[in-house]
Amino acid sequence: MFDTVRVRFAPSPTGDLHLGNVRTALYNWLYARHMKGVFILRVEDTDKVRSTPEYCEELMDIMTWLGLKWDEGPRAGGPHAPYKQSERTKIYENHLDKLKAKGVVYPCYCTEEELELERKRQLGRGHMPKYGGKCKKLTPEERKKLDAEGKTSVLRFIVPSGEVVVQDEVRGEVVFPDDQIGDFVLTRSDNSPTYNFTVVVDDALMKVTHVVRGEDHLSNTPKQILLYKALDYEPPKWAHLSIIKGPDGQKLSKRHGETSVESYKAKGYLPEAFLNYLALLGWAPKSGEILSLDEMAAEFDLTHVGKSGAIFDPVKLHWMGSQYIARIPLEDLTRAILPYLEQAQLFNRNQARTHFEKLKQIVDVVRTNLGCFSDIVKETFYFFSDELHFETAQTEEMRAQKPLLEAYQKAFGGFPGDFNGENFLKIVKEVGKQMNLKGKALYHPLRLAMTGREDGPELVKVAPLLGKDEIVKRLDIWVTEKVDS
RNA sequence: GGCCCCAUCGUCUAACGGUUAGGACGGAUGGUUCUCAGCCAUUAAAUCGGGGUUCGAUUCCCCGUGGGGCUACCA
Repeated sequence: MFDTVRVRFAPSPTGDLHLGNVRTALYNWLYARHMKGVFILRVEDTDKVRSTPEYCEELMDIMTWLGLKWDEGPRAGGPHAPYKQSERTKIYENHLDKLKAKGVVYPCYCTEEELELERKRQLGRGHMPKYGGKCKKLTPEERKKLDAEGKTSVLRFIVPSGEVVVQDEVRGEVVFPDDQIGDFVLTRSDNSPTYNFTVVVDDALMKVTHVVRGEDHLSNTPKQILLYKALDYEPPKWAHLSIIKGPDGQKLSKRHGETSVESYKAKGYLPEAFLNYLALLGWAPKSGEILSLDEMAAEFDLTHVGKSGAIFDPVKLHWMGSQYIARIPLEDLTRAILPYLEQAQLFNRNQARTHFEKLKQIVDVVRTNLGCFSDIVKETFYFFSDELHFETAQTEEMRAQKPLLEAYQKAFGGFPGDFNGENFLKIVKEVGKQMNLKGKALYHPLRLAMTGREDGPELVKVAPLLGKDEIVKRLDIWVTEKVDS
């Protein structure tokens, strides 16, 4: 009765790990941790055409990076190994024999064209397409004859009549009416088993107690329940998670931009922040929105998972990222962003060795604007490069402000020695008095000239880091009009 | 088309029949003895429509509408 909870995440290695899958993995992981149960990773690579070993390795690397450790699975091993479906063919064959012995399967010789035609006809009549069972009626002699002719066949499962009820932990009772399910395929013409068959066998054998997966599998569930019964296994509990949608409300896909975890990893999002944000898509912790994996696990509960599909919001993810970055000690943060500056060819390791303190100060000044490490590039570009780009409107503004910029240049240029923030402020104030300007009118042109940006940290902090000479140099461009418009 | 799921601020969500419908992101406004960003404060912003059930519905039921998923020898 009080068996340990066993859940699994069962992705197909057919591409980069998708955002939606990660949330599914996370919820499984959280539930396992919360229940002090077991989290299994199983690789569903029965689609020989699309699955690759590379994706499989990548998938496990990414799971590891995320910090979602699996208790059983490839690399980890476990009592129900192997955990890759491609290595379990013998097991599926045995189970197929069991079904054959029970007489609940039959070979189907229908061609793809025939099936397509049937489907179209049913659609035209306003019915749900399902296999009509033509080959079920074949006599043993007819089958023998077709086999002899070299006709390929698939194996179909005889779906018993009667409605199927799915007891879903997040959705409640979902009833699938009678006669909706056609006899479905268990093994393809090359004898390889299909998804609906392998999941059931594996989940049953691996003693999975709760199947937590995406809502897109809900309509598969009745078929699987039927298979559990045919194989004399006890079905697990089900929990179907709503789908994560793109900004247009449709299922999140490539055309929405970044949908793979890899891309967020590459951008330099912290896995903790990323998972924290994802966790909030369909679940609301009581103790506030920012919490660690352990804290999440402590309160996670399947029955409090929302039913409606959530739209993925990169803006809030960015905010979440910034919350986590804010907690990183400056020294560590500086080391973390270095590879991104290097990649952008703004700063390299050698420079960092001699100018680490300075780099730290630059990072400190912009750190609150970072949602991910790669943001460092756009936030600090102007510290490392004077190749600033200006919009037409900005160029015009600068031209109009030439007298002001000239005054700045003279004031900064005339300042003896290097300066600090305090001196900078004094100079700006003086120029302001001299030109009779203040506020935005006084600062904005200077900001543009110094940084090429409309926004950024306080100029008082930027100035000493840029250095007096550099500021004078950047002002000079405008004073002498060496600008191409 | 059929089957299934879903429906609270723009977005993520809370409120397990009784609340001034709460929080977060984003927005707006103000403050930070002159800039934008940041930070702090304040603020606007929602129960899809129609019927029931009930003393009372965001909450339960039905219908409609809208959105989504599935409809494979993919998972």
